[in-house]
Amino acid sequence: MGGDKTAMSGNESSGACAAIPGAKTRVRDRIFETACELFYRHGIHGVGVDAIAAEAGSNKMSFYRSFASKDALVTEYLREQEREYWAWWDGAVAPYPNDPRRQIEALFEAQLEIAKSNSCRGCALGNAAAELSDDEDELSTLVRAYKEKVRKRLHALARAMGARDAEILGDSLMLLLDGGYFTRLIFPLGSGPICAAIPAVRALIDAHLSGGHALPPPR
Amino acid sequence: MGGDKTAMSGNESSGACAAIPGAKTRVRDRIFETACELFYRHGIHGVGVDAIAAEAGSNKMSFYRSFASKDALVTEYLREQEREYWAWWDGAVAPYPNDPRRQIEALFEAQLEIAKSNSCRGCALGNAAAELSDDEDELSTLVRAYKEKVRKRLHALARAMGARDAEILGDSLMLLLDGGYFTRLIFPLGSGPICAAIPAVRALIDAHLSGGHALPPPR
DNA sequence: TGACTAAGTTACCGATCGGTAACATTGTTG
DNA sequence: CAACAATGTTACCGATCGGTAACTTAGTCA
Repeated sequence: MGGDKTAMSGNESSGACAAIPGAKTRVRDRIFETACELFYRHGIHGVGVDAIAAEAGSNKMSFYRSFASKDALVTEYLREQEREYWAWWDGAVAPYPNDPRRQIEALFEAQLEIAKSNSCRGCALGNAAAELSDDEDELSTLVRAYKEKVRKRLHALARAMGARDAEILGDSLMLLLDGGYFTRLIFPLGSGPICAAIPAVRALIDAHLSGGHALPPPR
Repeated sequence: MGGDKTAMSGNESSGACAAIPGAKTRVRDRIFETACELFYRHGIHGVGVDAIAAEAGSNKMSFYRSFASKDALVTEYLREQEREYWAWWDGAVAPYPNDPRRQIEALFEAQLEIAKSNSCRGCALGNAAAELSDDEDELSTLVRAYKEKVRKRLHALARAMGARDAEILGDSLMLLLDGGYFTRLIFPLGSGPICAAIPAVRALIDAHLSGGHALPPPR
């Protein structure tokens, strides 16, 4: 989710940009930051490089001195979003080491917290997937890898929790997580179905931990 | 929004389409059908009217004889998608009148069935919301109304089921539903997290029906 | 036959798209 | 100061965008 942008300090620049340790904000960074915001708000196809450069107080020529193409910028945007996402995930989970159940709950609590921001428009990577065409392979491959990593992490947490069927529980949690992101696109602030995520998470975990009813028979 | 184009030939009533088997398909219908497919596959912003007309075996001029603008076409596309969605919903639910629990299960079973088609790219309305900018108000208002109707229906089903907290249960189901649509964008065929939807639905309903733990809304 | 209509065809418009060339300006550093 | 790198400015390119005008073709029906 696109919230707050940390000014990605340790930046690897390509080619022409020699490393100067000065803390001054490079045009490249300003442009990139602006691009991230605009892509998140208006969608990737809905923002042109001219608009990005202008919004960053620069111009198209300076844009192309820092980025090989719009496509390269988009790729970097998605990578950055993923980087921030894992940082957010790790931060949310960190206070509860060796307590997978509490970690999952903390994750959804953190999601709800972000969802309350009025700048929230759900999952940047997921939204990108929704507007990407079939032929934009490189991008959707990137998003797919990210989503698969989310899934694996949830599986691992469910397994560490000792769930009876960790795959099912992990997948169920992923549905709740992504459902929260998806509905947040439509429902404003804290009034949407995402408010039910945490009770649902608890109920599902309970159902998978307590030795009550076995998994429902296959239809 | 200019809907003044009265050229909406008489086939508006649902049954009239299949009436005349030998009738040649009108250009308008061919174009509209093609547009729906292309919008769904490549996104609304990713398809131009020229491509639509060409794919329909026609040309741009004929397109503008039938549609006032691309925007009008998009609006009609979203309306049609919603119409089809409710028809699908009602069809899935019809075999189980007065059995809200079975209806909900049938709904998710039908969703899973559709998700297995390789042409499935999740929820057309929801995807549109993901790529719509903030300033495209008319469209997102349409999507919002649709999503709110989904939510209300799920609330009603949960209430009819006698759930302890019908709002929470309905919202939880909506998260699962939309999570299924969202993840289906990324995960192919029947291998994604959506396979966990039905077990999750059953577990959640069980938790809300059996006299377990109360769920105070975490306002 | 003639009138009407639906549709195809070609050419065009202004705006915007991603992307580039050439030149002017600034700020830092030796 | 001069050298140099980073950035701003203007103008331009070909392609595509949504949208329109004018003309032609073909089918239908009286």
